[in-house]
Amino acid sequence: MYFQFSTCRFSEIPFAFPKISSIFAYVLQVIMKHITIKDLAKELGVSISTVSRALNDKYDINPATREKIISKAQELGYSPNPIAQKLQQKKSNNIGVVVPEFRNAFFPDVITGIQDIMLPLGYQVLIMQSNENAETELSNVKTLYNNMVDGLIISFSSETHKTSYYKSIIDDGFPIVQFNRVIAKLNTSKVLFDDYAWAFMATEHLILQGYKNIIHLKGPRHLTFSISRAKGFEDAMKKHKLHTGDNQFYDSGVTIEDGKRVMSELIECNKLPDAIFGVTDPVALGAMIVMKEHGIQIPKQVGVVGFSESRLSEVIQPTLTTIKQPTYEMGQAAAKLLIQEIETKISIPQNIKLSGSFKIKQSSVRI
Amino acid sequence: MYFQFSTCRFSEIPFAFPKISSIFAYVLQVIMKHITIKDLAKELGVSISTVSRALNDKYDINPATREKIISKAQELGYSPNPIAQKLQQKKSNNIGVVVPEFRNAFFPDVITGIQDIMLPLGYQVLIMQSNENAETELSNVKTLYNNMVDGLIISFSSETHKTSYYKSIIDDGFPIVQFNRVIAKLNTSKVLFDDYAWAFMATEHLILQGYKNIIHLKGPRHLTFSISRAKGFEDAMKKHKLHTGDNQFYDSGVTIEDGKRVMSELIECNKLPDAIFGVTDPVALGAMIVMKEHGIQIPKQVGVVGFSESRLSEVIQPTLTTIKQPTYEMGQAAAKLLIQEIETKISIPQNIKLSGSFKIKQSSVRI
DNA sequence: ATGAAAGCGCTAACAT
DNA sequence: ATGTTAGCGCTTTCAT
Repeated sequence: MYFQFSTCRFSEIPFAFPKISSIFAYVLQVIMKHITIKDLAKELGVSISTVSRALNDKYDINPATREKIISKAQELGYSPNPIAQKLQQKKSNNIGVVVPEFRNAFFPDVITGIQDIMLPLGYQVLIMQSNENAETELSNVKTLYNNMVDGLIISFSSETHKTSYYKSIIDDGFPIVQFNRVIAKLNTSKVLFDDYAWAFMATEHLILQGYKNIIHLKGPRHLTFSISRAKGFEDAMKKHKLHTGDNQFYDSGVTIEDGKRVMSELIECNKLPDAIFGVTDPVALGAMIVMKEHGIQIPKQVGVVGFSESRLSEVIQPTLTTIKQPTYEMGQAAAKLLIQEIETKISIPQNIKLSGSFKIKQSSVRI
Repeated sequence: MYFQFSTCRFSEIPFAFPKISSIFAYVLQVIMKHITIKDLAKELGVSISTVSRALNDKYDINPATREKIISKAQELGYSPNPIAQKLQQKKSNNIGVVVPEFRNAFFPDVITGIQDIMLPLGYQVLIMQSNENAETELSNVKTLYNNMVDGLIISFSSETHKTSYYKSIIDDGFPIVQFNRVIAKLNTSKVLFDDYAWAFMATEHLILQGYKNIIHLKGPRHLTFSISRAKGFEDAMKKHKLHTGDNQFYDSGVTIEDGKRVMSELIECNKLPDAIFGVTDPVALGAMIVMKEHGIQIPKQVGVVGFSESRLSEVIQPTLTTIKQPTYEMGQAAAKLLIQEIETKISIPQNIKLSGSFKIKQSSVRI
């Protein structure tokens, strides 16, 4: 550290000029650090409780004094100290949101949905990013919890295994809503997409286009959505009596790089399938990029279907057939559930399953 | 509201079974809401100040008692209440980050850079999203400020005009670092990209490819980066004696939709240029998508260069020539500046300009 | 080396 | 209708 002065250069200025013109007086209030109810009380010659009552619009208050106090508060630029309020009331009107990442459009869209419900109701939304790291995630949740957010909306990282802390705060009555990446055994409300049904539909679409040797690029194995999508794929294949051995499943991940990696391996091993169902759009896109580099024609040689989570599908050529999830609505639903739990103070865990839509584009349609 | 019970179902359980086996005892601590130093003091028969001293590793404390207290704290799962600490100390070890959006990769990448500096130093990062809305932005900053974050890293929305609040807290000594979308007159450290130089280079690249009637799709007019990029474009054009009247500039924005809109207008008015320099990748992409729909060949008929802020450039066909900004490093730089200001308690506003790289792809290279 | 007590800004029960 | 007071959990003098 280069500098040894420890005082703020500006903080003393107001006190150096106790009485100046009214223009300066205005500047002073703005600069002055945090007016408190005590200041208001002293200024007006009333007690702090009177001020508190006025500010909180309580019953036992003379309308005249209330007006006086409120206008004074306005004049001095008073705003309540939420820290003190929280310490006292154990309610912050903040809610926390923890997501694994927001590099794809999926989580940002959900968050926007959450905000659009929360902000009008007077809640602020604090967002943290776990970077797909279980440890960071835990410390995020602890920070939020210790800072007394009134509730939490979370989508777990793909690495989360230890759930004891989450379980303890949930049992303690702390309102949590899980979405998208949920941990089944945690007893909270969950907002989900019907991954199974839509994966089934996507697979069946490929089958009906005449593709036979269809493979699935699987997501992380302990995330419910991965499991559901894989199951939907498998059941659709079975329904149409197509082969569903281990050779139809490839562990990938959720990113473009994952898709590229798996596809490169497949091509190298001469295992090119007829069609690919990617667990996410980025995975499907990664596979497409590699195939294009190898001159493999899509959808003529290989059909591709992805699964939302991205805006990339609109941009790639050929455009990617995909399932569109109602991301914004998921956020809204999660927010509503959380608000309900916060304001009724009672937890009735429920699962909400939202429906989506199927966007058939070029990548899966043989002409 | 359907439910009238107002008590939490679980919170009473511990007290219903005061003495049980040690296994249950363990469960109880976990469930019990917030052990305080008072609890520890009572439990050990010492005063709260002794406990506080032990926990904070102060000088005046008997090592033996300290050990006793610390191990008891561990045993009971004590963790300090940061709200109370903040109220007392005015230091939270949280910092706030406010960005206009995180639907593109740009801001998320910066935030990751910020986190990678902050987390190891014991700071938590609270993120808020202004949705490009000046009002939301202001209320975000107020929330963060009132919740006593130790400092703020911000990139302003494209609509921000009123700066009086920001000015007041800055003058008050509150540490702020601006990046990317900065407001020049706010006297804080700024982390910037050398937009001018790189815009100049991008434009010159197009000129050297033989394009002559080059237009610039401009960003929001009061953001410094828009201004710098437009100036870089203009100066490069002038250097090569190319026309730089109003017809070379089109107000767009920052999104794909903006690019589409402007390009559609240009085509409709029969004003197709030789080449386009988009203020951001999404804008350039939007223009490309519309041109492709109209059968206009890129780069043969029209060359295109974008400006980072997206991962889309890798996916579109033809791949998009673009400037790559050091997003992650910007985050790191901003975080370091902020830490320095927080920990020295002194503000020496400085501008840091980072350099980038030029990714020449298909969209701008005539064969 | 330890305890008692004040105080951070606020709300709410208790007085008047 | 208003004032007095206790207390939220913590740190920090000030006594002892």
